[in-house]
Amino acid sequence: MAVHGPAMTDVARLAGVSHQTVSRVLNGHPNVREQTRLRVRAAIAELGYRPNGAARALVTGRSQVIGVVAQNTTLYGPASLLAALEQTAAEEGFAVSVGSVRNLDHRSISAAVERHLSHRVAGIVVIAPVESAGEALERLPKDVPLVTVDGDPSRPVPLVTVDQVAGARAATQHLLDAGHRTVWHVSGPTDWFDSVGRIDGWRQALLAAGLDPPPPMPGDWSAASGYRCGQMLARMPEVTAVFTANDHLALGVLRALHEFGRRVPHEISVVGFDDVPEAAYFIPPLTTVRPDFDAVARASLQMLLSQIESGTGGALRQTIAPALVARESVAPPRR
Amino acid sequence: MAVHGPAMTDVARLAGVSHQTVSRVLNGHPNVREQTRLRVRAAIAELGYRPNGAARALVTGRSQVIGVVAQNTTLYGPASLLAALEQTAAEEGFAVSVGSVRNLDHRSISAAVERHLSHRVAGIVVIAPVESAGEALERLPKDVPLVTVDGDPSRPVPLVTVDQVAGARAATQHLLDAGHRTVWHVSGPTDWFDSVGRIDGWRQALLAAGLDPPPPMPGDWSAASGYRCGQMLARMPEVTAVFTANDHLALGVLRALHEFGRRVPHEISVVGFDDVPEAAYFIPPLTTVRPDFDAVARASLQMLLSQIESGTGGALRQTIAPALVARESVAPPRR
DNA sequence: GGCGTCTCTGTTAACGCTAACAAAAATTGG
DNA sequence: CCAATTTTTGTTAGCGTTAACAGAGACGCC
Repeated sequence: MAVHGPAMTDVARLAGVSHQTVSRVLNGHPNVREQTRLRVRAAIAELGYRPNGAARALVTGRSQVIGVVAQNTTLYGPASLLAALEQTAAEEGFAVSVGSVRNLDHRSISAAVERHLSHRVAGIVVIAPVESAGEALERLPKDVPLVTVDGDPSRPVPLVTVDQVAGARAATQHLLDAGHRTVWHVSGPTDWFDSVGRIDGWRQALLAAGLDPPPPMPGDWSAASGYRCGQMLARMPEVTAVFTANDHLALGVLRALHEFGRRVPHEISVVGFDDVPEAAYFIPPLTTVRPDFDAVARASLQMLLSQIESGTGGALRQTIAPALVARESVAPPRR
Repeated sequence: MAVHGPAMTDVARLAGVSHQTVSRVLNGHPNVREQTRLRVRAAIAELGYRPNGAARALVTGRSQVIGVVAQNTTLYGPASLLAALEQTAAEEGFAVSVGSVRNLDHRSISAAVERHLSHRVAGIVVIAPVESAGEALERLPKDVPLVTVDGDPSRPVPLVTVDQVAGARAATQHLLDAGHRTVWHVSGPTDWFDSVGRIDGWRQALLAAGLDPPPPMPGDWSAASGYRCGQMLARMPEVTAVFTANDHLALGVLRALHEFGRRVPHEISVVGFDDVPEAAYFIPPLTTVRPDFDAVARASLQMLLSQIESGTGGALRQTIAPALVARESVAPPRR
């Protein structure tokens, strides 16, 4: 099938120039007479010519495609990030190829990266929030532009990350400022750096206030696990403030508290993380921390492009500060 | 940068064969001696050779990439669909390139498709839930394999779609079966086919029961718009049952009803659509309709692949039936 | 034992583009 | 107005792969 479209030579013939001149026009080469340029443009338009990316990639050794490796692109965070990356990349003239993986283990990541490499992507963004992903990245060819997002801060790889620690600290501090004597935490899976960072920030805030952090309750990002933790929290009369590692956990907690008749925020205050669009419509509206996914996407793409252009594989690092969004799920404790 | 990796000829030299034999091994051509095959395999492994997709795409005229055009990949539906497509495609050895667009107007869609075509994708999946997208698709080159998802049922383009009508009918019928005298509807944006289908199904169920459908209240998929509609519904004492076009609208409605002290499901029953993972943790747990995104992805990919292989551009059509998920947000009306 | 047939392997020519160089045309300066 | 320069255009040679064909053995059969 596929009656192949016109090629550069067809355009050249129609415009009465050599194919190389067409190439020059296409690539914005300076030394082309204005009149020629227009003639070529007209021919391109008339034929509906579309440059062949494969041929270009073959000869330049590099396509205008950026590969993204991510795990669960259904989760709000990854999905937002992916969408933002795609937008930003498109503005720079790059397409985005997704290689999502079921598990973030060494083998899966490597396989996904391999797939991208075999397509000769210009660079790769790995959304690598867990430990095992880091290992995979260490064995990667060093000559491929690479940026990790929300990955391991301790590895010598270019990294863009939401400042989880600062966000969690702000959330916890917000609760302390409201007058709470301590803050409990429902965490994400502990093999995610995001979780670790948020636990850290929460702990830091408590320690700075001279408080002894209670044991964090481990969740798995899902509302279901939040619900389970919430059932336990509801039974503990001393609990007046909870910080959850994301908004969906918070939703589960809210639901459990509601079921147990513990009113939010009158008896217990809750703060989430992510600011999913629905958070403002939880019962009650959820105070949360909003990471700026657009900023993360912009930063990582910029970092990647500078690697692509310069050819140097610097180990930069950039941190995006999140913002606290205060809503009605926080109030002073009853005395 | 990028010390280019080994090429086929390097493998050939090491294995002591011609590059063509390497190509044959790679493509699983039958007439290769077992011994030779092994030698080539060994050489490939030793050099860490990776076939160059660009070169292959150039000569075959077709890459192992499928382009997906979608609008808002942050929404739960599109995100799930995209993830499922990616998974399925990966199993078939295809990569997925995303071309998300800000608006689903004619120009944006065409531009996204153009981008994909210039990369010589093997086929294109367009998640085209609005009218204007259909127009764009009509002007597309006919020789490129194309499948639309949740698009216009009236256009002669291969289409896979969730059976919105059946889902909405089931939701509405479920409420009628519970004893409600009528069912109100908070719809999605009326230029989405999904919305239109859901309105249709709702209306059909009411008409079949000999009821006069009340005017649907237009939302925009967001919890915010659901909240606004919910505020109105809360003030109408005759309302006992509401079907919303998605779960986020339902969340907004639930919140508004809660604020007005109208208890769900005791005073008002609510049914949503989508079964987002959090729906089971709304207050109360939301009865909803679950579309099978995996099935949609599988069907569309299969349809696309058969077009790619056969070369024929048939105008098939496939409908995926959604399932009602009963939870606690529905109860008989108080009398 | 020679000849057709099959199986395996090699050779050559594209695919459509860019890079490097070569040639032609236009421009400048004396 | 001619040589020296600069600008513009053309020519050629790959990039790494597959496809088409050609050649070399191995094998069977009369």
